[in-house]
Amino acid sequence: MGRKSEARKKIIDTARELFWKNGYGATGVAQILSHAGIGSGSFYWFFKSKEDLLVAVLEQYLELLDSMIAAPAFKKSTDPIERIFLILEGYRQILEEYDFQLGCPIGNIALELGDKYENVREMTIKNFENWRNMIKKCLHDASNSFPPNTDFDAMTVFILTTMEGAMMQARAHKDISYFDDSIVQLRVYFNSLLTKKEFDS
Amino acid sequence: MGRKSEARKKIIDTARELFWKNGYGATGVAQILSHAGIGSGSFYWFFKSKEDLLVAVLEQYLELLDSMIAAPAFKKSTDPIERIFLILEGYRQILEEYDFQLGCPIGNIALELGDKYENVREMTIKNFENWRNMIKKCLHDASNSFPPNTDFDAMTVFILTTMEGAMMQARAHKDISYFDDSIVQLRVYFNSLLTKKEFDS
DNA sequence: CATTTACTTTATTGATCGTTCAAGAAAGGA
DNA sequence: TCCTTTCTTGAACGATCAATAAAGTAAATG
Repeated sequence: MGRKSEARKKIIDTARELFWKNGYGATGVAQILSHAGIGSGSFYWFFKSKEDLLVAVLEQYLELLDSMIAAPAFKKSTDPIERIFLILEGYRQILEEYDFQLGCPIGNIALELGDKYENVREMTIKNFENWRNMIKKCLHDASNSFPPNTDFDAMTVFILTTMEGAMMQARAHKDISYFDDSIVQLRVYFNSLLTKKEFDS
Repeated sequence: MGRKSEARKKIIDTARELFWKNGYGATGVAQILSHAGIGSGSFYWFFKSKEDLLVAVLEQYLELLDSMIAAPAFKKSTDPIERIFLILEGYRQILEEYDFQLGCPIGNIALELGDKYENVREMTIKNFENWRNMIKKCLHDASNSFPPNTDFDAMTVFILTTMEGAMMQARAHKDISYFDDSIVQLRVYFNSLLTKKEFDS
């Protein structure tokens, strides 16, 4: 590899791809290295363990959220509520584009590893927080469309809940309608709050 | 083991427990057998592979749903909508009782294995269908509390979506409030439909 | 009693797991 | 030029993986 450590990045990128598609446990270090064209000696120069690599992958996801998820959605609309549903549509596209082989990479790790490694769990929490902050900003921008007593934190949790549950079912059934049905019901939930505001004001 | 195959059941029970707590991939056949006190020769007499065992475990979950999930909830109330939320409370108890180490066993498998084994995917689908049928019956019993155009199938999917997403987040954070927040929002969703009915009638 | 069927026991297979190690190559600074 | 730092190479390690083979036991069947 090149003289200023493209190798480390190459390993992370390859691992991210394979962890996402096949899971952490099912992806061997040897498999990552053969895909990346790098020897095991180099790997353990950059990372002290496979677990350490997973943490690096999860750190990268923190940085990727804006460019890969938020920016594409925000470009399509300026309306804060519409932006939320455009973000969800981005995940819908992932399901369809990769024929339901890919879900939410964070959710996958969260369920697979649980609390087996504390530093991994910390990173999944940070990723969830990062995601929810993205949503919370949108809700804040639309805060005067909602009743004054609205619990925006709980709402944000509920949106992530819907996304994760919707992706899980669509993936299991290999049928996008399970995703779409869930999102439609989330719209129902939203609309009930928005119209309630109209009554009050 | 005894003369009429308690061994097979012992293996399934042990595997169910370990798969649930540690996942399918992270649970070794040898680990299952040492917990069950059974040799590998016996194992491969009853099952042709580890994958085959997983299918048997998922078959058992189909039978266990009534006695472990539905019955305890239905005993506490006869109101169909309250029963739905009592079922969700049952999962809440699992989270707390086992200190967030256990989630939804079907959801775990669905995300871990994806579509790696077709017969496993078929069984997870059957389990999801089984679960949704339990909910759908409740909704049917309360059908005249909802507006006439209500999409009960989509509603049912949405309830499972909420359960899965809520458990995932609570488990990742080791904090029950993520579960509770999601359920409260599901109540908001329900109430908006129920009150809408009142307006219409 | 003889034979078959049902199941157990344990040793062992080859593959793959994550990880280590000793040796060296390439570049920079002195 | 020589030394140091940075990174690469590839073989090897012991452990564990799912799965098999072969021999043996016990009950049922005829």
